[in-house]
Amino acid sequence: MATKVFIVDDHYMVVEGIRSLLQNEKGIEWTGHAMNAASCLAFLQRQQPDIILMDINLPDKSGIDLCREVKEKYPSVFIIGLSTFNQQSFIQKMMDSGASGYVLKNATQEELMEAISVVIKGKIYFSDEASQVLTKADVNPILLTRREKEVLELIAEGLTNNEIAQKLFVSPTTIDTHRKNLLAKFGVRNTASLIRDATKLQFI
Amino acid sequence: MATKVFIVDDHYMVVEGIRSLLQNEKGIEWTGHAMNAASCLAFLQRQQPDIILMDINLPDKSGIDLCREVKEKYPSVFIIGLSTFNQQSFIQKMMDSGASGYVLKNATQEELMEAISVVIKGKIYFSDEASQVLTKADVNPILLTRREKEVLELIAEGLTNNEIAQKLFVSPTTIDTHRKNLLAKFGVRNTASLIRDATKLQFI
DNA sequence: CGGTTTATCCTGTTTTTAAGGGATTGCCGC
DNA sequence: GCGGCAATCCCTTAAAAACAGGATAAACCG
Repeated sequence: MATKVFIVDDHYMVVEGIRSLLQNEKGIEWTGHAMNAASCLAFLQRQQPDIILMDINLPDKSGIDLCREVKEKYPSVFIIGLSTFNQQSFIQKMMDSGASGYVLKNATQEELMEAISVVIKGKIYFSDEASQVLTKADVNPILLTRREKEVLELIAEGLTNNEIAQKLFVSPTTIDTHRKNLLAKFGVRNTASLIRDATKLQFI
Repeated sequence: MATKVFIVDDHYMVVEGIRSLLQNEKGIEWTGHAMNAASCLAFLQRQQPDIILMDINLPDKSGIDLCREVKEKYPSVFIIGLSTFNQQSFIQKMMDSGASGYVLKNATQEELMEAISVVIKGKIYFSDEASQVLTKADVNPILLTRREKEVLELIAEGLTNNEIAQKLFVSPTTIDTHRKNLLAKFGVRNTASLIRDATKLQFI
């Protein structure tokens, strides 16, 4: 029985590229594509593919959220993340949300086919580059607590410690401590480079 | 005579997508593709296509730089920018570097064909979305002076006013004024949101 | 030429952060 | 039950940045 594959990606050229890569494969049945999260969910109500290739950047919702939602409603559908970015936190979040694999958009036909065949067996697949990124990331991961992330975002919004404290119903000194810890975790000296690094590492 | 088209993009799936979109078009001759700037330049030494579809994000060099270089050496080759981002400054820089058009990767086959046929005549083509972005950007452009950009980058590096002043051989109060002007131009209250907005708008 | 922009510099005051030092509570896993 | 971590809170001092309201010389441009 052929493996039913569905694509969610807002870039027409990528959809065409994948279709062209898969069209001559015998074990693959192309069931269609969606350009956004909403039409993906609508499609799933009618029929479920075996595998969804899912972009991380969608116009209406992040692929990470869509991934979680799909896995909740249809646990038997396997999801392979698809992205141009080989960014540690993205890959990690995608896997945390229930994805079974991750492939970069510069993958070859062979890699894509291998990913599909591995994932359909219930195993996990990483593209070489993605796993390189992950292992590199493990050497020096910046792990923030929920509260720290919250504070970090409010700092980026331009709020002062006092304003953040009011918003979160805590003392300004608490925010000061969180700030202190954020600077330490990122290994920077001040807010400017904190925000810059946090942005580059996709925390904001 | 068929229009010779060449692609520069490091994402295999996108290359495949474009190839598949163009392969049945009679007026188009696919002359090949490159995954990076270096092999693009190597190809051009042997033969010149009529049109290059060029990604903005390449592994070894930015598409903007490659665009400039190609136009210097081979002025008769038309270049169409290709990107997932519809980011004002990217589009602007690409056009400033000699590109004749700009197409987003979610373009349809029709759009792509229209872009090629318009550009080959020596005219300029913008995809609908790209031109929307440009006109929107014109309403509220943030124009920084050379000095302001310089200071902005040093702020993002985490330097204090005094350190920046030393580095640029000016008074700390001068840096303070530049900072004041940067905050005003971005319409923000402090460094944190300055860096955040500057990053989002690709100034850093 | 004359206006505009750019870059430079100044004197203040007030607010906000950074950097040190601690302390307490509650929760989780071993 | 104990160690570790997360989250909370406090103090002090010095540095840095924001805010206000200026001025001047040079370069750029129509």
